Amino acid sequence: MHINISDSEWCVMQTLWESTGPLTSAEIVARVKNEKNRSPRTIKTLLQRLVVKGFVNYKVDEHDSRIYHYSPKVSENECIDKENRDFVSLYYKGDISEMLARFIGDNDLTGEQIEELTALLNAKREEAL
Amino acid sequence: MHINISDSEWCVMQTLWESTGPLTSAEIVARVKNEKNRSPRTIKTLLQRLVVKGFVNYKVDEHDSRIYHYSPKVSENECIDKENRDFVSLYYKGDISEMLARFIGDNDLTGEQIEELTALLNAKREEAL
DNA sequence: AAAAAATAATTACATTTGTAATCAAATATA
DNA sequence: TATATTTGATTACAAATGTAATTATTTTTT
Repeated sequence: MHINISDSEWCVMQTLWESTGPLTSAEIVARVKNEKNRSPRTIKTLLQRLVVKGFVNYKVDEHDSRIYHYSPKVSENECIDKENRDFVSLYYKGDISEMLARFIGDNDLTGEQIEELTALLNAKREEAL
Repeated sequence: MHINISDSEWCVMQTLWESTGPLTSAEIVARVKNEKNRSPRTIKTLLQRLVVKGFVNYKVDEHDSRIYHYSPKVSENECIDKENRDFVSLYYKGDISEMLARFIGDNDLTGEQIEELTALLNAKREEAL
């Protein structure tokens, strides 16, 4: 089968990626963005599963052997890349340009954002020559 | 709970959306893009579930009461909109611009695609004034 | 009319996911 | 030292998902 980070698990990864160093489970529970009001037990289960799935590492605390210090084993970049590919593949048959056009057409963008994206496209244009 | 079109079910919806008129289950089985080699039974189960979930309608054939003519009950547009929102929300904390920047930066685009997207952004710029 | 074929409905079943409680072991506290 | 607390490990359980077989019913064919 194809091991994957589930949507709920993603929030835990987010917390780990946002941290500069390893975090204990208590710290993770405290920091996880939890608008769905999950119980601390639930967050810990998600963390456990991420360890089992191989997306998270831990080191046992030197003084208190009960306490683990967790850190991500995979980079946010590679994970987002994968999600991006899956998304475009399923919903846009792999046509990135169509997807981009749709998002640009459907959403409000600030002037600043428009300039930034235009600049990016200009860079692409140069690069394509 | 929150009724949703699953990834596998999405392929069936795709087939229905691509068709100009209603399709029988046999036609759907024949047309579904099936790179995962699902059995016809599986496709039919997915179709059934879409009916139960309320995403697909059917009309019984006038001559053969066993044959149903299926059609989508929801538009591709609204469904993609929903998936788009969920995607940006989960993986980009709702920041569409960041998502767009990432996709533009990470992927190859043809000159034509670049021009098209630039034109879209220009239209946005006008509109923002 | 009986048999064969087709088709939707029902049932099956393992895996994943969301959500959490209980258990066991280690540490801190009384 | 006995007890309370903390924390990871294990177990629980319903719903969703992927995948498919079996059943029942209706036509078609012989």
